[in-house]
Amino acid sequence: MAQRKSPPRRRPAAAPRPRDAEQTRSEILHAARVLFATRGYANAGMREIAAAAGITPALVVRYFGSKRDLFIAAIESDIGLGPFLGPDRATVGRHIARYFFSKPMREADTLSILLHAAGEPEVCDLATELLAARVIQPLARWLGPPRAEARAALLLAIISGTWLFRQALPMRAFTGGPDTALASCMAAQIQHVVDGLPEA
Amino acid sequence: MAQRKSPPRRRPAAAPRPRDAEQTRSEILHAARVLFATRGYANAGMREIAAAAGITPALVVRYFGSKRDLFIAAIESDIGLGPFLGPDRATVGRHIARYFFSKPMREADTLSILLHAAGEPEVCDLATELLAARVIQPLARWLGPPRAEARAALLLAIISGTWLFRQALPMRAFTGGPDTALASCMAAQIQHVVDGLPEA
DNA sequence: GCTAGAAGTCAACAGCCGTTTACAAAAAAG
DNA sequence: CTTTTTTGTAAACGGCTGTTGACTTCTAGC
Repeated sequence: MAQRKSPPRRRPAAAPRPRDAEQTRSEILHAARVLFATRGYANAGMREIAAAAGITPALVVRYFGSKRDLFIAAIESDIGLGPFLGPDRATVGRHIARYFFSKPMREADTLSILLHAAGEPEVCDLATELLAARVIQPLARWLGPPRAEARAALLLAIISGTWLFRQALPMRAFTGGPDTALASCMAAQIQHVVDGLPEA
Repeated sequence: MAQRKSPPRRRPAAAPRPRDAEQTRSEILHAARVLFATRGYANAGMREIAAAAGITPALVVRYFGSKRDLFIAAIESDIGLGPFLGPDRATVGRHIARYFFSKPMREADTLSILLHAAGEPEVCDLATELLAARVIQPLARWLGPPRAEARAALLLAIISGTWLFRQALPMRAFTGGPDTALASCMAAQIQHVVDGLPEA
């Protein structure tokens, strides 16, 4: 019905994918990030990733070597907490909370990928080291004394916990937008840690 | 070398497991809880669970029906936040923090099992509903206004985030005991939420 | 136009998965 | 003692996994 003339002997139907290696590579990476973030390492299959990128699983291997190497490439991207670590310390809580509650859920962000790596025997150590080096350390340096590392760890725990329940265990209490009570509570909470956290 | 007389024709070596159905069942359940908590649903195999319980995978199926039913049985146990929700609101933060930082890591607790269910297509909904019904709701009822549900969600996020990094992504900053700076920071943080959390 | 190599597809591999079936042995019932 | 039921094992099933090698097909260089 679509094509009338020209017997389609060697053209199955659709255009057979433009041969652009660079774009294909980035499409694979994007598909991998989406699936690693939503389903986790074990549940994201190579065939599934390849299908999402519109290609064949063999090609994924040719571009990235193995599933583990693909995962490594997928987390070689910034976590995104850096932009908040500026000189303005008074409103950073509100900014971070607004950022995380405005993000569309089920997005392919690095934090989700890393959180999903928990307990995966193949990639757990990778994720742990990356979080320590790229999040905890810069955050602690930015926070400064007292108890910089503990406060940085606590901040990461708050953000990760909230994000985990928004993304992967989507309970009703976490699914709202940036103007909900939870978002403002989270903002206050983060600000409280940034401001120094008086003794309990 | 061990046995001298009596040709061991029909006794391979060790005693062939005492036939106690009730104990076998509870051993399977314990092994399943340990492996679900440490490796997650997808990475905990039936053969692995059976081996940890000292039996055959077929027997696991006979006792519990399927892997999913085994998981359901494994989370049919209290989360353990209930004991803290008593009349003493002034020190609950310290008590919860001390409890979680005193627990041995890699223990087979229900919270770890549920957090590991994030993104698992087969059991994610189950875990979400259970956390909402057994944690968020009683916690919100105990906290009371203002913004009870948001504060309950935030508390769950703080505890879950900290516990996740202690158990499954064991970074150095989280691996200490109950007398570390992080534990006292967490106690202060929890107490701050319990006390009402002033506006940001 | 011809050729070399890049880009992509296809089918198959070995290995693991949850589950099932068939069977052995111990205990209990008669 | 014989029979039945319970408790356990052994082996296999189909299906899915990551990965491989042989094979097309398009494109760039001479």
